[in-house]
Amino acid sequence: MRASTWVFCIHGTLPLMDSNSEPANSSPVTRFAPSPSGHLHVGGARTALFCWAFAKGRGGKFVIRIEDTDQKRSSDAASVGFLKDLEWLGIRWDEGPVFRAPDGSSVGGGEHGPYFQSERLEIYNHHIARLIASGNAYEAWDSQEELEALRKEALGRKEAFRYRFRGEPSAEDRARFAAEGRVPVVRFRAKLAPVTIPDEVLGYTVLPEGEVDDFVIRKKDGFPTYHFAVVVDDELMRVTHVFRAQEHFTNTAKHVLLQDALGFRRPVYGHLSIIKNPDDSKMSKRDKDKVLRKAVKEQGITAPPESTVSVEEWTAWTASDAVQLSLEGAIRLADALRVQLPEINVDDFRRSGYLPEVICNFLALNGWSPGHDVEKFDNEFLKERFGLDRVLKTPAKFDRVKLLAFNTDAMNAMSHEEFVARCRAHAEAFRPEYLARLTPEQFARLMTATKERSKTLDEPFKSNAFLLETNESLQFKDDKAVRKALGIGATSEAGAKSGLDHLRAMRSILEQCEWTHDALEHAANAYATDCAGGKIGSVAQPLRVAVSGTTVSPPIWDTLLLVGKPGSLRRLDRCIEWAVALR
RNA sequence: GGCCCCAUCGUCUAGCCCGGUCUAGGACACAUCCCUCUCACGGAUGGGACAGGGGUUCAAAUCCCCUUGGGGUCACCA
Repeated sequence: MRASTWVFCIHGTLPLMDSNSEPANSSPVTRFAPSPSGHLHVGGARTALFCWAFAKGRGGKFVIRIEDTDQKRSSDAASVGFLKDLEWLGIRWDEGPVFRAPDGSSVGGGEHGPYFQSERLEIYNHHIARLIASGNAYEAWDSQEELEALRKEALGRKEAFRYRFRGEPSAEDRARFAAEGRVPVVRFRAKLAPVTIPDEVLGYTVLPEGEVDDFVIRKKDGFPTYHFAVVVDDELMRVTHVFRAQEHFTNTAKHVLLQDALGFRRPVYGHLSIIKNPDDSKMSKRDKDKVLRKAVKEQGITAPPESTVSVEEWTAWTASDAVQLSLEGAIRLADALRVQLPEINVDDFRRSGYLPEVICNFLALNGWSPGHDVEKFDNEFLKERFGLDRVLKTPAKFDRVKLLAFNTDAMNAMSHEEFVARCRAHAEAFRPEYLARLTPEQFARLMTATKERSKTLDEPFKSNAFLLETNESLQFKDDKAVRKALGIGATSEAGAKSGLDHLRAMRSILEQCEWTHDALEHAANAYATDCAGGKIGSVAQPLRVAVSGTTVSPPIWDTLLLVGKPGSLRRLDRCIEWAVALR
């Protein structure tokens, strides 16, 4: 009878609804079940990695399911953008949304779909009907206001609010609800008994009787709540092991109760600790906004800087802390404000030039370790060794400095060919301007000049922005180090040549010099021996300032080759001019 | 606040389950030195932790209890 009030109806019996028709399978099935998102958070990445490693190391399957039962959250095309991040990390799924990988192969699919919960409503309704029929669930008509009042009352008694069955509505009530256009939710009638939360990481713990209330399993809009959908889908998708964030630990009691009422099997649970920021706060997407808000405040900025974000976006953003800037806008604003956005999502780290294998390695080390002081390993190793018995219960702080060190080691271990290939791929994706500006010879030179000092794939580009400047647009940085190199403002010892003097002298030497690494080095060394007391540094540094604008660049001979002879001479002239005007 | 979970160098962690082999090991970071045309890389050396208090025991980082601190949860979010 109440079925008539349902928003969604059952159309026959789906084969998927038979859950116990298959013999127990010994190989495990794990799943990663995020809500829709365009970006994969590092915490989520670690959960996915562990799920993947556990299943794949035991001949099982790894499933991805999209938990999009909240209609308020957008579910546009970008909703599964995070899939590309998973694929990039080397985490591939056996079942789930279909995804075309860059290499042309296809990931996903499977016979237990659909893998979007929003497409599974009739399945959920079928099982909700079973629960109602067996007396394990009921419709509840309370309005938000009524619930709020109840909650306040409980708060007044200093108690946590627990919803309990409030009796069948009378005929008059029912008529009034209908007149008001009220739509009921469905609540689960929680068994009044202690509930054991099974957890292979934290250990089994008993929740006292009454802790679990009659929670909602179907919302007013006809969508199931997370608790209900997750239990049904884990059963139907044959999930044997559930590894998820620790915030779900207490929720597990609800899931266990639901499984019992539904006659479902119980997967093995393992709750993973959260990953925190160095300052102990929870790592979140908001962290980027926080950095920007702080910078805006500190710099006293009251209007959006040119070509960063629109006035509308700016106004909305400054008006409320709850509003977050678009990723693109945030990046442009950070550039304008000269602040570094913290990397939070997997694609942030990708953009910064981190290696996917290093991210996986490092992520795995946050909350798990293979023991025996081993800490460098790949996903194959993880797959072989990963087990719940060595998962840590304590939350880890995400240490970007150590991540960088790991990345540096991996970069150093690369062959030159691999380094070039991966840097090129990185540039194609994130630094196209370098590819456009540099000739193949220059690019090759940049690679040899930067390989041993690069900590990330982005470093050859990020650290050498002077290559993008024209000979006329290059700005010389006026700071202490530059002044020291050129001898500006310093009282030099009697007879000693300043950096500027060396620059003038080198100008004519370089003009005569063959533009090769060896010839340049010989010419400069000869000059340094004669005129700089053999100190090549006092010649190289002024040259570096002249061609790169700062005191930091790749080895000076490589830098000169990179800039080229005409360019170098022109930059020298401009630098001399600039320095003379400064003193 | 109720309920639940957790606790080793600054950080990630090994050791803890099965007490002695731990004057607690590794890695990152830090400090000093070496290398050096800048920045890096690299090499050497060094400081640095069992949250506190009670037990149990011949013996406790390891087992038990309390305190303190941290986290999670208490939604028609997931």
